[in-house]
Amino acid sequence: MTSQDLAEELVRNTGARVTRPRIQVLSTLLQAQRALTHHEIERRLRRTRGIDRVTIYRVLEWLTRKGLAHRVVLGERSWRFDAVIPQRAHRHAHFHCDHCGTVECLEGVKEPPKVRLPQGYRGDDIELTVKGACARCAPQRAR
Amino acid sequence: MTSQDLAEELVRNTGARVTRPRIQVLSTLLQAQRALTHHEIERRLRRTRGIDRVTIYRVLEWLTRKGLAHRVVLGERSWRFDAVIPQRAHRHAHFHCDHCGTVECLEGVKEPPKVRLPQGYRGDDIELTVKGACARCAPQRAR
DNA sequence: CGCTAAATGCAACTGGGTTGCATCCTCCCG
DNA sequence: CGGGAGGATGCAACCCAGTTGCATTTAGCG
Repeated sequence: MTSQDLAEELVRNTGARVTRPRIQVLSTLLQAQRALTHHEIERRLRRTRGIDRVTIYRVLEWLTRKGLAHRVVLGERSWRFDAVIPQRAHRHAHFHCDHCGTVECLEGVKEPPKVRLPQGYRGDDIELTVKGACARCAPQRAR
Repeated sequence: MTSQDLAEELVRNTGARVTRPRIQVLSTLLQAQRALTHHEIERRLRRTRGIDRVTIYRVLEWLTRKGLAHRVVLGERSWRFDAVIPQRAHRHAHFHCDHCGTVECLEGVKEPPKVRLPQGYRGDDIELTVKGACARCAPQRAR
């Protein structure tokens, strides 16, 4: 099954309209296997079909609301998004290379620590980001 | 010891120049006891003395490089900063209320989970953010 | 097929953060 | 204690990720 087909199915399952921008954007995220910035998504789509900047922003927001994408927040100026396949969803952390700026999903993360919240607080989500240097960058930069 | 005096001492200990903006900004962070946005800092300083927007940005960047402040990244458009007192430094997580947007430091966090990094990667820092609703907001909003 | 509400495209805008450069001020050295 | 040098500041202009308003298109229903 191509990521295109998978994307279409996932969009269809939400019950909302199945449109080309939604499929294309989700498909791009599925192919990437890592978190992409809006800019990266735009570049990849530009190559194939012209989809408006604003539409991409709106689709990403919609995907996030529907739980099909996850907004990843790092120390950059921009946000990143990665695809979430509902059945295979699992909590994972992200790795951010301070040197080359790439972001990757980290597998093999144990359950995050039970953080004790003050009385009356409700925790809905936990974000865990490791920052450092990736394999390509670590050797060159002693830190 | 006032936060003003403490700020001055901390700045002096870096060996770099002791200037009014550096002391004022750090002092503001020390007083706040929570992570502030640039805008919040600016407002608090405006009340007392006029320090330029850009200078605040540069001081914050400098404080972060010197390890006297910590840049906290959340899902907002802007960044937040909190003061770090070297001797008392301790790893702590942050709580972000999705409803009212305030950010607080969470105490009592165990050592974060040992995340297994791929071969050749180097982890320098871990950021842990819990998102949810704070005590003031949780009751009103069922989620 | 035709309608309607939802989604898209386009243009203009917002605002957090940055850059370039002239001026100021800390602090070192005599 | 009085320069002098260069690091820090202030100001103006800028950049760019993300947003808003509105006219146009289109998915999907009857």
